[in-house]
Amino acid sequence: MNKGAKSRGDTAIAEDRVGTTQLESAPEPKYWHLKTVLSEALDSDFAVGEILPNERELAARFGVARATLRQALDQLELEGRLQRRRGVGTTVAPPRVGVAVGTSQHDWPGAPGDTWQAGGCTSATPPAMVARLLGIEPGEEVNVVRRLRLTHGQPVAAELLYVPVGSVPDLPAIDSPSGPARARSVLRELQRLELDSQDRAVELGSARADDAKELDRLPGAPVLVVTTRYVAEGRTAAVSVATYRADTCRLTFGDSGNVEISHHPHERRAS
Amino acid sequence: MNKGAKSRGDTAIAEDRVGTTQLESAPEPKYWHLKTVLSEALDSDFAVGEILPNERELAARFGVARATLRQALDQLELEGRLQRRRGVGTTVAPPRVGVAVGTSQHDWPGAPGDTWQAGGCTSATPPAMVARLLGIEPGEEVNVVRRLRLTHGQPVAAELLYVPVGSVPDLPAIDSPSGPARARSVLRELQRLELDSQDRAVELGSARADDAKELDRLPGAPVLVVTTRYVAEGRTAAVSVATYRADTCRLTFGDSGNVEISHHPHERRAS
DNA sequence: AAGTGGTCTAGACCACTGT
DNA sequence: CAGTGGTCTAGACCACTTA
Repeated sequence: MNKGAKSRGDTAIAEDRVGTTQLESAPEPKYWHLKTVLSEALDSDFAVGEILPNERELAARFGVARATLRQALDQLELEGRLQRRRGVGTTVAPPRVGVAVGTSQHDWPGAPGDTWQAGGCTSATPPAMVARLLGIEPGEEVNVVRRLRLTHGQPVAAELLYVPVGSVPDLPAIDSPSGPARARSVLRELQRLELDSQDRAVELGSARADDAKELDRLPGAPVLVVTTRYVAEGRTAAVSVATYRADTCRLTFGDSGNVEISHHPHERRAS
Repeated sequence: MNKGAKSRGDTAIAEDRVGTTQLESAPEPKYWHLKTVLSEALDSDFAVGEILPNERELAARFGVARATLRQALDQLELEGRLQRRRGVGTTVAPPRVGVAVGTSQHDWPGAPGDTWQAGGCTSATPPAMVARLLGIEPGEEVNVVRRLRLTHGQPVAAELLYVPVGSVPDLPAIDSPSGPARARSVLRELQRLELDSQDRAVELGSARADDAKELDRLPGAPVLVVTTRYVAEGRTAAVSVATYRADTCRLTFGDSGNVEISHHPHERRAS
C-alpha cells in the first residue's frame, strides 16, 4: 500500500491510528479541508484502482458526520479523482482519458481503441432547440440516430444525431427497420455529403436517465454536453448532441489532439 | 407572476396552496422528482431573474427535508437554471452565454462586449503538468500572467498564462514591476510570434479558492477548465489554463461561433 | 446475508446580505 | 437586525453488489 513521505501533522487515513486524527480549527469549511487532506493522501498513499475504506469508517476516522465526508468525496469524484460504485466501494480513479472531439471526419474512429457503436435509428420530433439549429419547423419529424462511443472498451459518450429527411433523400421512408441497420445506412448517406464546417459547443449538464444507464452512471451524474452542428451544402445537415462522462473524460480539440497528458503525478497500479 | 397552464396534478409552487402539495409515490428518488417538477415550474411560472421562495419554505411546501430540496436545487444550479446567492436568495438564471474559445487570435476580444482584463504578472514554477506541456524542467521559473475574462461586464473566466522566458526574450528580467503593466507587455511580446497551431482540452473541475473569488463564486463551484497549448516556431510557446464558470457559460468552438442559442424556451424578464 | 454507497430526515448553527 | 443560503450532525432506511 505504500506509506510514502507525508509532510505535515500526518493526517493518516491509510494507517491504523484511528480516532486520533483531528481537523485543526480553520475558518474554511470542514469538507474543504477534508477534500484537501484526502487529495494529498490519494497522491501519496494510494494506487490507481485501489479501494478506499468505506464512508462510515472514513467519517469516523476524521471525526465528522458521514454527510460531511460525502461532501468531500463528491467533489473529488467530480474532479475525476475517485470512482464510487454502489454495493462495491470507492476506488481511486485513473487519470482522465483524452477524447478527441475536434477531428473533422464525422465518424472518425479517433485514437486507437476508439469506436462509435451504432445503436438504433428512430423517427421523432427533436427538442425545440435542436429544431432551431436545424432550421426546421418545431414538430417536424427527423431521423434520430443513437450511438455510443467507446474508448478502450469503456463507454464514454452517448450521442443523439438528428438528421432531417432532406439530408438523406436517397433513403427509404422513415418507418422501416428502426434498428442499428438503419442507423448505419443513415450515417453512410450522411458521409456522402461534403462537410463545409462544424460549429461546436460544450456545456455542463446532468445525465438523463437513459444516457446515464448507457454510460453506467446514476441519473443526474455530471456530464459534458457537446452540441455539434454539421454544415454541408450551405445548410445545417445534421445536429449531434453528445453526452460525455465528465468524471472520466477530458475533451481534446485541435490539430494534434494532445493525448498523453496526466494530471495526477504519482501513478501506480493497484496490486 | 403568471400562473401558466400546468398539465398534471398541479404541483404548484407559485400559488398559496401550501401543504396540499404531495409527491406521489415513485420508485425514483424524491430529489429527482422534485427537480423535474421545479424545472417545469421554472419554465412555465417564472421569469428570468425572478426570486424563488426560500429553501425552508419550498421544502415545507413539498413536504421534504431541506437537505432533499437542496439536492434538487443543486442539480438545477449545475444545469445553469438557477443562481443562488448567500444572504440574498435563489433566482432564475438567464440562459447560458455562449463564450467563444476557438477563435485563433490569442487576445481576441471575441463577441461584442467581450474583454480580457490583464491582472498581473508574476514569476513562478508552473505545476508539473504544465511544465510537461511546455517541455521545460519541473522547477524552472516562467512568467505567469493572470487575466480575467469579462462578458457583458460579468466575469466568466480566470486564466493563468504560463510563458517561458524563452518565448519573450526581449523582455527585461523577471523581477521588475509585477503588475498589469508587465502583464500587458508580456502579452504584446507573445503576439509578435506567429502561431503555428493550438491544442485545446476541456474538462470539469472545481474552482480553486482564488479563482472562485474572482469569478464571484464559492470555492469548489463547478468550472470548465480549458487548457490551451500555443505552438509557435515549432515549439510550445505558452500554455494557458482558463477556468470558466460552468453555471453561466457555454463554450463555443469552431468557425462561426453559434451564439444566439437558448436552451430554455420561455424567456421573460422579471419585472 | 453482509457490506457498500445512495437517499432522507429534523434538527442546529454559521456566514453573508440587505435594511 | 432579520432573512437568506451554506455547513454540519446523528441518526435511519433503501438499492445494489458480492459472496
